[in-house]
Amino acid sequence: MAQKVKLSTIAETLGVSTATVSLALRDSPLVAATTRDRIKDQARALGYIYNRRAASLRTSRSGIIGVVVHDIMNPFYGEILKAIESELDRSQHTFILSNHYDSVEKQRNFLETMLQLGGDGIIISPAIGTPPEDIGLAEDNGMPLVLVARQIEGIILPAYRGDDSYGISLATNHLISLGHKVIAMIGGTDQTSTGRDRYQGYVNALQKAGIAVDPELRIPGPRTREGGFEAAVHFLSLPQQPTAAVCWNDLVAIGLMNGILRAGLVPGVDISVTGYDDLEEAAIATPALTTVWNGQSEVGRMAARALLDRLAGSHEPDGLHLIKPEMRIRQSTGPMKPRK
Amino acid sequence: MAQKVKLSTIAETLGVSTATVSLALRDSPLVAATTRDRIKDQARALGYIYNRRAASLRTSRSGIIGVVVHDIMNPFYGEILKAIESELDRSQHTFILSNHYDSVEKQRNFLETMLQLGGDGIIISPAIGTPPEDIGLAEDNGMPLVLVARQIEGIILPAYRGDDSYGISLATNHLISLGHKVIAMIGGTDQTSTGRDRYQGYVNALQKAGIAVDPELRIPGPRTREGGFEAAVHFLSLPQQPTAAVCWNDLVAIGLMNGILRAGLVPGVDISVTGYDDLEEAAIATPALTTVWNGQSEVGRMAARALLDRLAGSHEPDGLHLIKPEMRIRQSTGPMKPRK
DNA sequence: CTGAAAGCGCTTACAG
DNA sequence: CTGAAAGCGCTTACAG
Repeated sequence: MAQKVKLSTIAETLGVSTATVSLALRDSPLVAATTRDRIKDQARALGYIYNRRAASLRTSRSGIIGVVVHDIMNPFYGEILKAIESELDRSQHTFILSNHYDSVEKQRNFLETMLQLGGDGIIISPAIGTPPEDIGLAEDNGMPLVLVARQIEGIILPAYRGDDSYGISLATNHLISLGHKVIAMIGGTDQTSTGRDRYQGYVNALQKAGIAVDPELRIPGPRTREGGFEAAVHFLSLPQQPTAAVCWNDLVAIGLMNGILRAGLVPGVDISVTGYDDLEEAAIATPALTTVWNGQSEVGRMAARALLDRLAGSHEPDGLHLIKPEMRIRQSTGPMKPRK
Repeated sequence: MAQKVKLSTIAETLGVSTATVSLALRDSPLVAATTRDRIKDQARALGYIYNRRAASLRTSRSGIIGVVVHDIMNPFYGEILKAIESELDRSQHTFILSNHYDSVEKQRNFLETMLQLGGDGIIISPAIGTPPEDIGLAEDNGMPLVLVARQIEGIILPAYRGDDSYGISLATNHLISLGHKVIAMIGGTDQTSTGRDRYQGYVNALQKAGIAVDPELRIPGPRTREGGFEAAVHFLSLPQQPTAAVCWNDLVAIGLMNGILRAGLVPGVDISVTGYDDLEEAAIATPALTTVWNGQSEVGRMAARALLDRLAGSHEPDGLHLIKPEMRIRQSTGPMKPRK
């Protein structure tokens, strides 16, 4: 590889100053058009590579935006990330992605790396148990933050997510309207704000319909296909014999349906199942999954937009922005049929 | 936010030089233990944040490794990425992830960004149609590259992937051994080396068994659940009435099985289906998917390892490293049963 | 074991 | 419209 080409190389070969080259490459109107073109041609001819580290050291803007979520392999986050990516792409930002797998330490490492790299901002779906100090560290160093999908108690920041309590009550009400009375809630945890909100939405809907809430019908567990699949045995052996299940999300619902099928029962006929999120695969599951649209693409798009606006100087009011979920009725739910 | 704390702040408040602070923070044996401890305590007390841009400008090492694949939402790449992540994590590297969605332009943008940021290396699963010049640009600027999952014609670089031809022939032979004679191949493209290898493996297996190859039985298409789902109609209406399908990957197989179920047929009984990759969800599909383990975690781990070794100075020979695929027989395949 | 000084490659007032 | 000079915050020979 030849000698490294830098601004000064272009400046010297052309007999102009580095200041002029710098301005010309960024299309400054301060540089005459003919000078600018000569400079740009030369930059191309020499194979010049702009050194963003040097520029960023000088300007203290890096063009880097960090995004950290629980697990990018979960399509729920995947759909959010896709929306963030397309929004950041068009504004020339580089984004650095990371999973925290709900490890507060891994998340802290990420936040520190972003500070060290001089990131312009962070979009975060915080790990369970995130201490407010970790967020404080980022804020004290002037790092703008936007929350997606989850919140942190006692922290005021712009936050974008679905209205979980309302969304789950939609699913629960749908099952109640089909005549179901023994309705289990499968998967997830009550350790997050999301978890508490979802459980509350389920409880509210039951109570409003005059159905007693039985804590044994709450089966927490991993928020994955495997989690739903493995919950099936427990679910099918509950003494109260539920005829329907409200699942934490589509993955759990798809896993549960597979488990139900393996046991020789037919989801949507023998047992009604609802999902949550309306992932792309919900519509092509068998049976097609009745679920609740949770606005992933909206969440991602709006969060990215909010961060970019803030970087551009506008100061939106902080606070929670709730996306209104919507019911998507398909074939995995049907009229109540008593279990034999 | 208070005045920015830098190396010189620590140096001044302690009455030592920045050189000493710099060395102390990096645990250099050149600094006396007591001095080192005083400096580290002070750094902590002041809330010092190491500026990696400045350090990297000076050392021309950034600790950043770029990873670009077709689509991180595809669990095949997800499993590779997970392995890369855990390998890079332990060596204190930051990784920047990107999708190219098979857009050569988006991929070129990513490569350029990595050059501008002074990335230490790149792991890439190249976009279809990647021109050798794009790779050359990175190489000319001294950027180490490692390929995963795909190759580029005429480019010699370390590459890690499964042996596609062999793997698909395993699946095809399995179906042949069950008595199937009309076997379709569903999904994917023949525009990649992977695609050509897989088709070749299928053709080889058929020919070795004395079965004529019928091009109509090749139904290319998207490598997604949706792709498989939508191919079901075409597949079921083929005039030759195939009794089995070799699918491009597990996603296509799962989609195809759903489509077959919707048509009232039972995968594994009426029609045998094989996947490819052995994703986590293959085992819990209904029926559980017979597939070929494609070593994603091995590919990711080895590629990351190779890059890190190279950064550490060792010079492994370039070239292709093939992972040997293995058959995983489950319930989605069974003895041939003529279609009525 | 510690310090003074140069330099990584940009951008930004400032002067002309 | 263009140039000379300082400085962003580190690290690295070099000297002592």
